Amino acid sequence: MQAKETLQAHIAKTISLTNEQFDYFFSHFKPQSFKKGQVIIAAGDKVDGEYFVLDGCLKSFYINDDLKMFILQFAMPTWWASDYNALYSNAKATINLDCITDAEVLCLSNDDREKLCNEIHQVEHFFRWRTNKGYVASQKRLLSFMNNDAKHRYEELLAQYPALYNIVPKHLIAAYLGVSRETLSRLYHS
Amino acid sequence: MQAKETLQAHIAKTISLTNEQFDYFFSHFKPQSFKKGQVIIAAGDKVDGEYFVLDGCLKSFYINDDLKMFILQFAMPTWWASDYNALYSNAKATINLDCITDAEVLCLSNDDREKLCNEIHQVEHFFRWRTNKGYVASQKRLLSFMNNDAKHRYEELLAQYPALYNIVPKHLIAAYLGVSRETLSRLYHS
DNA sequence: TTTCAAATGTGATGTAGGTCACGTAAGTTC
DNA sequence: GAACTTACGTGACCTACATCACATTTGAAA
Repeated sequence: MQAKETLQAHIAKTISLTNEQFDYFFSHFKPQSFKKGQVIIAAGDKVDGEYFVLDGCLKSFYINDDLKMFILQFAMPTWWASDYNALYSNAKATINLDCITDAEVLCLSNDDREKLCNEIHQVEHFFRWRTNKGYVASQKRLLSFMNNDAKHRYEELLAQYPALYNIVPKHLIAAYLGVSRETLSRLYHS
Repeated sequence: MQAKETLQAHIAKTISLTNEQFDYFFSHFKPQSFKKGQVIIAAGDKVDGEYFVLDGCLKSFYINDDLKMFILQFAMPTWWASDYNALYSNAKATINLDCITDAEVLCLSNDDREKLCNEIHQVEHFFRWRTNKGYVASQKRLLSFMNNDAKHRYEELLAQYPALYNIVPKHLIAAYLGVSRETLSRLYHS
């Protein structure tokens, strides 16, 4: 599927725009191609926009003072990713975003999103619902963190995103689950 | 401050409504009073709306199969609380909401919020930003969970909400931090 | 095809925090 | 004020997981 159709199908799940409106909406997105390992946002950068994934897999992650990596999100096709804290508050990035595989994305700048939200009520509705869902998912993950042990969280993750198992190296899965790669290795060899 | 002015001041931080618009907006909120310990939403309930806190302190929490409590949020004045997963997807509550102290709240039903968002573009903007901020805060808490030990998280919490220390019993603080009450007790006696 | 780096497996050992058990203190209710 | 309940403190012990060290496998690059 082409970029435009992919985004249109995604949007159409939440709102209905006329073709004219959608063309206008779409005209604000910049297609970008990245190679495996390429960095899209690095901590310290000014964050210019957010990214809608068409193809491939991104990860957003935090690196602490001990250089330990914590993965916030794996972004698969039709997912959105950015450093939203930095983006919304116009601050420097504290979160990194890079490519686990080669990737095709559409980039939407913060200014353009706000402009579009302002011009087209339905678009604001779309972005409200996108964040609503993200918020609920984030709370669920937090609860799972407090409630469940690593093995449980591992099985939960694979049940929800079986595709990850083949695409993503195990040490990144560990960094998402918040356990060491050694512990993760022991978990599924028993 | 009266209920109306409190909500108006809160809203005005994000959007500007005419007095007429705000009166209309406000007319959809139902004032409710609760006593300390009273339950607002219990797991299994149908969730009818969300709650804007005027006075007092609520907690939203999950109880697992072992009857262990995990606190998602302490809701102080001008905070919003509900079981948003249930509310947005019209499902039965899995999260509980009750009163740590006597409380005054304004209740807004899901239907009315959606109606208001639809009728007044600015209102949709307000709720988009409210969730945006909630999402970012939730991600930060998740990161803190993965990154920091209990002592660090305890100090972080008190630095951010010093008021909690006096209002909220320690075992609830522990349930927010995701540690046992015994461990929390040992943390601040050393 | 060789070479090097990244990813993974696995043993030994350390530790933060859980659980259990029991105590005291402080509010609540009658 | 007595009787209860709820909050809090603290010792003894246990467990999930981290860390370190090193071996092995896989994959990319040259």
